Amino acid sequence: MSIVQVALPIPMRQLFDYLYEGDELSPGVRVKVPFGSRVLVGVVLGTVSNSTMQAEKLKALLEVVDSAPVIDHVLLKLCHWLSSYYHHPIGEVIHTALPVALRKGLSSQPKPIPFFRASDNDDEKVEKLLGTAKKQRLLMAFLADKEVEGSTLKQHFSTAIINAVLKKSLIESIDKTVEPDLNWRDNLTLSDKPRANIEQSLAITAINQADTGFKTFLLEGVTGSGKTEVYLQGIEAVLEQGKQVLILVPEIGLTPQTVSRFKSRFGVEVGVLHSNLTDNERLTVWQQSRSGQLPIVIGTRSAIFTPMKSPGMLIVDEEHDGSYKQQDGLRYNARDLAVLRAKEHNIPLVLGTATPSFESLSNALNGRYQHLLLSDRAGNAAHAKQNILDIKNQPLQFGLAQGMIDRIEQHLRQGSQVMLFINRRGYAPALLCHQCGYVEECDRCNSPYTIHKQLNKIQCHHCGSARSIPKQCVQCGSDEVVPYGLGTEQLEQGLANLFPDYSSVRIDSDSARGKTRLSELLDMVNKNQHQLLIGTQILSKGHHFPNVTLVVILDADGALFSADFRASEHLAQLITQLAGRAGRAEKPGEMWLQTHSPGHPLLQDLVHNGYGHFARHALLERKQANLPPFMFFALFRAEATGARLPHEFLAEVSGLFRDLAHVIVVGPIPALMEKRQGRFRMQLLIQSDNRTVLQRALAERMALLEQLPLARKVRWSIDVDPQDFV
DNA sequence: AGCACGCCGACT
DNA sequence: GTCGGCGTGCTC
Repeated sequence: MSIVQVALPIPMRQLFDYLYEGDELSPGVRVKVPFGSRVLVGVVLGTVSNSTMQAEKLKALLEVVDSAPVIDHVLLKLCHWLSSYYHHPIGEVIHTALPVALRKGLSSQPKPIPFFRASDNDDEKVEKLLGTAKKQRLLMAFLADKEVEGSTLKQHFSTAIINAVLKKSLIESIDKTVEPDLNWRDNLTLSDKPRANIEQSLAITAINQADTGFKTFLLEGVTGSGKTEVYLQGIEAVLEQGKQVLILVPEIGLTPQTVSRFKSRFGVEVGVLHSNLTDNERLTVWQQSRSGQLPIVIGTRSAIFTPMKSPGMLIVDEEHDGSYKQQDGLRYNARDLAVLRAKEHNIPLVLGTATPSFESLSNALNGRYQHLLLSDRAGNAAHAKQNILDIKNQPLQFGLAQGMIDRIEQHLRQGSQVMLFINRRGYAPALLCHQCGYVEECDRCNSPYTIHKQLNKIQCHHCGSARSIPKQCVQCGSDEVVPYGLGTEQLEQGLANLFPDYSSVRIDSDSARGKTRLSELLDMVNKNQHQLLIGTQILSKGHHFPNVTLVVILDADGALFSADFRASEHLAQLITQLAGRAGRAEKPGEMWLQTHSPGHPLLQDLVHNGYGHFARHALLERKQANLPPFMFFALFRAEATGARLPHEFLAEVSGLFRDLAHVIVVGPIPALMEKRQGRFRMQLLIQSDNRTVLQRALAERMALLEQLPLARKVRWSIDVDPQDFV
């Protein structure tokens, strides 16, 4: 009789002990246990000879689910790290690290696949039963000397034929567990590859030399400089050794083109993990990666938890992208976790981007990461030239200055496409009464409604609530309620007026809703069915538009004066990413930023010296201002239906952190969005110039904090290394 | 997190 | 008379 310690998907910072008779269970094995009045699936983390609990209170395990761990020791170690670094209960960490199908307790073994084979019949009987059925004869011949997978057979014969022969008992169906095919290494095609330029070669060589152990590379390559080619040639040697590669990509950066590029280069299967998969599809990729039959797995954030039989390299593409940070529950950053994972496996990690996050850039500059630079656009394509347009005091039509309208016209006349960026979807960001100035607001979020003319609705972008567009002002009754400000929908209409001879298309999360809609829209653009391309953030991610020669950012001002210190970093990344979408060798692009602050140092630096220079300079400013990555943050958030309790709770929390050397406490202060979805939101910032000091302070106080009576009355969370302060 | 237990308002 | 509101406490 032994006692196993089990991690359960419960927000409690502890393990639960259960009695168990049998061979010792390895950590990482799932078990079913009684918990209160229900049955939960948990994961064994250890075995002990006596429990801190009174023996009579212990219950016995109900069932051992796995014969072998579903979480290997490296992933378990990472889970422990996540739990302690992000101060999140271990049971919930393990829960997030598992595919949904396994959380439910389903088998981790691949399902048997149905096969067909000829039954054991004497020839005479077969002859008789087949009669004149020609197709059935063909099928029998097909199965004459082999067993065939059901799906293969169905490619050759209709279900009707198969069923007919089955009914005559001439063939039979058997379920077979297929041994994973681990021979992809023999079938690798390494032939055709483009010749790398000098910078690419240097990068590839550096990466290949590291294949003996852990090392992190920051591959800083301007858009179009051929980062993907560096990945491809960088992983070649890894695959040749029969080792696997895991590639992380941002949420909307995972295109079929990316996947097929890896597939076709090496002629092997590529496992793909993204949010549109069913639980079973995810489980299949998980199994195939674990068994080693997938040489390459590409996936979004949670793919970092994919087990690998023989890991050889990790790649995080577009490492600066915010979607690597999970914004609820376990608030981990998959890019940072990738560093840890590569270290544990002792394999190299490549972080690639055109616009490095300040964190990674800082690590590259201080030598922790090896910095690889790609500054040439492959094929000699010129960079889009960036320009600033002062729109102070200028009349605007649909947000465009006259000079810009003329310029757009010029580009269109030359047969080029023009891309217009505005970071607001909908028709207009507010509905304003012209008589009394009243702005219609969502009362759950205290934030103006966005007008969606197409839907004939006003909608709150923070909680999704919507209603029909009011005809009258609710405050003064005037019927002069007018849209205020500009959104993508209105811009689309405006452009139709300004340029009636050209067709425009809008690409935002409204118009690109649906599984394949985005790629359809992008296809139409690249087939030149539309000349004017209007869109939001979506446009900045990973798609290239060779025929676009002019990129216009309608309003660069919003982020210049934001309360969030990271807004300028994100704006610079956005501008640079957008500039990289346009042009090609024979058709160089230009980019124009409309602004009321043409002299703003950020814009000046970015436009004249490029992202690399801007980022290095801004990094110095961060250092002087004691901001990340030179200062370490942990943010407590609390919300409730009233403002009082969150404030009181965080005030008590702040008391726990007072008067600590090297720890600064800011708050409680209202969140940037004080009210959201009907809840009042407060936050408390704990910071330190020393990560270890901050971590220790948090670790020592979490248990106390949880005991506070108010902790049960408000919804609260802790966010280590917060990405934003919304 | 769920779920049970428990003590006070408007309904078959 | 009961159904059900959500406060509080517990889960090995």
